[in-house]
Amino acid sequence: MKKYNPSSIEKKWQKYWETNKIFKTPTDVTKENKMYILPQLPYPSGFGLHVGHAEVYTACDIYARYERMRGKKVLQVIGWDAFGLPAENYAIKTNVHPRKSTDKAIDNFRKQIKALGISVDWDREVGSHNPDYYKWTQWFFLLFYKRGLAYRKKQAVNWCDSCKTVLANEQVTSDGKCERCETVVVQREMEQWYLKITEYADRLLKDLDKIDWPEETKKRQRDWIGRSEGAEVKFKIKDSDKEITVFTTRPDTLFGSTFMVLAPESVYTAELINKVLNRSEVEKYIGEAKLKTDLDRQIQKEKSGVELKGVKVINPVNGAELPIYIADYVLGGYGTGAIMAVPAHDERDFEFAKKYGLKIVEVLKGGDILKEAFVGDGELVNSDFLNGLQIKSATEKIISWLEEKGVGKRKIQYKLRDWSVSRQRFWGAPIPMLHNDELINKKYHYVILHGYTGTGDRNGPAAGDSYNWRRWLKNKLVQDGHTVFCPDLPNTTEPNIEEQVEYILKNTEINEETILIGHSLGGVVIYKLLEKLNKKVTKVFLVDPVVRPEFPDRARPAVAKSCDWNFDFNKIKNFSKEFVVLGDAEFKTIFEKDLRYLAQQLNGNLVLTKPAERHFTSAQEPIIVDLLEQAGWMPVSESDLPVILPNDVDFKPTGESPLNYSKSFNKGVEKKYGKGWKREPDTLDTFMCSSWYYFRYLDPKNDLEFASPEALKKWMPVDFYLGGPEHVNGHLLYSRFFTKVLFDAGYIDFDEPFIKHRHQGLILGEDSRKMSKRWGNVINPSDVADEYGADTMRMYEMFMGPLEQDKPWDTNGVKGVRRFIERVWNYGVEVVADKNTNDDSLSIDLHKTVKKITEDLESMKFNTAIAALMILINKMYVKKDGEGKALFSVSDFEIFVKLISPFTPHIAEELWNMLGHKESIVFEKWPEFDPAKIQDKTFTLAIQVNGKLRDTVEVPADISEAEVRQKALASEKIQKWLEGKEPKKIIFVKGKLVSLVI
RNA sequence: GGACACGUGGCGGAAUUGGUAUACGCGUACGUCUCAGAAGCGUAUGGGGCAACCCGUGAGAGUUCGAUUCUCUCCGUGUCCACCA
Repeated sequence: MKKYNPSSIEKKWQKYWETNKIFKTPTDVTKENKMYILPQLPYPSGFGLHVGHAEVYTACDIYARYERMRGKKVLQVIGWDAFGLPAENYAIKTNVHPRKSTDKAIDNFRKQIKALGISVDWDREVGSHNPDYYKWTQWFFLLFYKRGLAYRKKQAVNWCDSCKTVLANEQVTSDGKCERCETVVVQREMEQWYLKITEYADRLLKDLDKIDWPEETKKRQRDWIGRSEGAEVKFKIKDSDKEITVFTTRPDTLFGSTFMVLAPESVYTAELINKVLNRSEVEKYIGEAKLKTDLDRQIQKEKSGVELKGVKVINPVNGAELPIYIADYVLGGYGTGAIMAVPAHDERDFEFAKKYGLKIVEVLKGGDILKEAFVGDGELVNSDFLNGLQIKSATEKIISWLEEKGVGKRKIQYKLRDWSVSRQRFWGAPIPMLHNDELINKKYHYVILHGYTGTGDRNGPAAGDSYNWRRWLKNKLVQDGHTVFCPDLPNTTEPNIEEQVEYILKNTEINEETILIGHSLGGVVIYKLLEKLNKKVTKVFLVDPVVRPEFPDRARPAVAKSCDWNFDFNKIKNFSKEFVVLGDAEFKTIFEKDLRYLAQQLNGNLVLTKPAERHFTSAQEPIIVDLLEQAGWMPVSESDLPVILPNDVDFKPTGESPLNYSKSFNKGVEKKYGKGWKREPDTLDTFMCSSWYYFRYLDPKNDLEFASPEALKKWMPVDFYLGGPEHVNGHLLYSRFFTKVLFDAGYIDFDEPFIKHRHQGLILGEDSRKMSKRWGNVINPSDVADEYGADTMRMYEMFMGPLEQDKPWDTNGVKGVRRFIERVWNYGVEVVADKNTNDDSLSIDLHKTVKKITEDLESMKFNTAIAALMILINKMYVKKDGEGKALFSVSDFEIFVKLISPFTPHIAEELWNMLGHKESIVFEKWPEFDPAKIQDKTFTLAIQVNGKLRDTVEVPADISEAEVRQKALASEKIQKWLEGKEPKKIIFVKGKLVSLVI
């Protein structure tokens, strides 16, 4: 008998598939027949393919091969997430260039994947480290930049002193260590590029409802985004016209607030510090807090803090004077970095109050305050006009009250932070930005102009300095060493623009070093000012500016009369080097056509965003600072992409970006962009590379676009995506973010990239521990494939258990699968030799198996599908009576070969070929089952007495209830249980059982 | 500390609109083949009992004619999050 020899069969068919380009992506594709199957992008590690990789590729491949046979046009590609730290660390150690070691690792991976018979279109392979790929990663960065979604910010960041780089929150372990090298992460102030993912928080949250992902995964993303509803409340600082804004989810407990706590990083500290009596003590505490890592600031540690002596805030509801503390249990990055403490109803505040002997006022009655009712659902007491209300109605009432009095408002807060994408490393895509240090460090004279204040609008600038971002911005600018003129203009209720311009000219000097900022009608003041001045300024920054007198609020006739409105923008545009128009992307106050018209007339940059508050009237509008801080920065022009990663660098990490040491990196930059301009030396987080790779697979050689609109339309979104659960709050969130930005920019017509997503489980070592060199339990998939065959390797991994579950490796299990495959082989050889055999009795079982396997493949239950195949083969051997073995007819055996082909494609091709077929089995039609054939003529009826099985009897399939009843009562065993009694009740389940109740 | 998931033979696991628990594979035992072993093949295999039968899906309770499946409490394991006001 011909012996099963996997290594020769497998090599033969792999070669056949490759030379005939069997898995070339089809072109005759429609929305209905397309099937985009995506295995997660691997990092090509120097250690080669892992059994976990094999699991992902095999599962996707089985699905892909099945869908092909169902007539679907399948797109399946593999690429490489090739940038990243391990290659660079290896370079530091060995001085081998990362490109060299990475390409070598890729060659190895590719070979290993091919040896598993994975059916991908290798002509579309991409690597994120290739310039024709990272050109588009850089293009994406510029797209974000253009849309106001990329900005620089100085912030305390997670810093790994061993890797000498910044880490994203997702890359820091729960005990505050670097994910890669386990060094304790410290906080360090650095200026970084950020992507404004927070602007998409609500959509990232809401759209989870429309995708087919594991529920747990969606929940984890929801928690990560962390939406909470509450209110912002403004507390006036005593003996000052300034205030502190806090965020709270429990405004109903406002009467119980007895002190205020600021985060050590709080921006308010700077404003207060001059008045503080114990300044040195406070500064010492802040200094110490800054040194602490998140690890040190974790819970269960005792609360610590320091009072700002000599300053108080006033509780807006009852005028109570509250002390202010700085404590590191309040986080600087969440909310406003300040809280109102309600010790009676918040565990943390309670702990703090107890330690520092602070007042505790109970405002919620019901239950034991200190144990149960931190949250509780009691009714309000000690709360004046809220007394007697339940939490929910009290919350509504207090928010209305706050809004009416202009001391607070409803607010939705997210936990999600913006995404830091700068890395001080070499092996990544260079950030396509240029900077000019002279311009960055240059000090300017800022003139900040408010708008119309005539309606008494509490949220408008009417309240003078208090209510919008002007004062906040002024403080920041002054801190940075600029000079600022931020006047309350005369006659703001009946504005006369000419008069206001005169006032400005009289009170400050405007020249080439001036930056003009105008909000709303302040924009009009600027137009007039520039006309009158007839001089150039550095920059004009217009925030939701009024363009025409028919300002939407018709109740403001004063606006129309404020000036003549005959502006010659064509002339005005010459009076500034740069114009920026910032508008509300929802055009709630200033219309889209006006903003676009203005930006176009002034040849300015239009940035649309979601303001913190309608018409940019919030006390803090971070986008304004973000945009201003971009002075001295300029994007590389698109036609100059890619910014090539140079070769002449020293890899040694110094904390500075290695690209700073390249001589060639900045070659020609000044010539092209002007004196003083240099390239940004940082590289992009590799998560940016992997956030859009599934688009590139569609059109990998396109040099003009990241992918053509036709290709995008044809193939996206991804129909099935398989990847690890570790990427839930990183890669998967970022990919959704990228897709939504592309959607908003009009490149695509869908806003979720992955329709159906599943996770694979972890494959553990034979000792049930995670595979690791440390335990010596690592299984190399290529070794297994070499010893037992790729078909065995594939089928075993799928047979181990459910795809999404963690499961330990078992070499004996591998042998069992190999035994099964050998039986299939031997059986096939017999069928081929004895073509006359025709045993119809197997047909029923075969058709049942077709049904079972089709259903299991649809729901990715590969383990039970394989069990069904085993059962079928076993049946054939059981049929053996005497010497004769039951054999399928040739046509039935062909069906069987089709059924196993997605799992074990090589042996399937070989058997198919032995059966006389010249064409590959890959595009054969998937077998259909005949529902009539699988209809059993009889079934085993279970007879229960009081729910317990007492007898079974073989009965016709279409047996009636009356007959069943008769059969049941006739059974000897049952009669014994009935003891002559009549059953009280008889329950009949069709096709299954009958249950007698006595 | 919180959220979620999970808990079935010696092991990986099957079975849920509530309906014959342990499919399939591994392991084990015995048999067959062999000079012998390995491999292969065959039979058996949840526990107790000679048997009728009884007990069994982490523990306890509940709903039901009937619960691995639904509800509650508890125990254990795993994963993720971690002072988010």
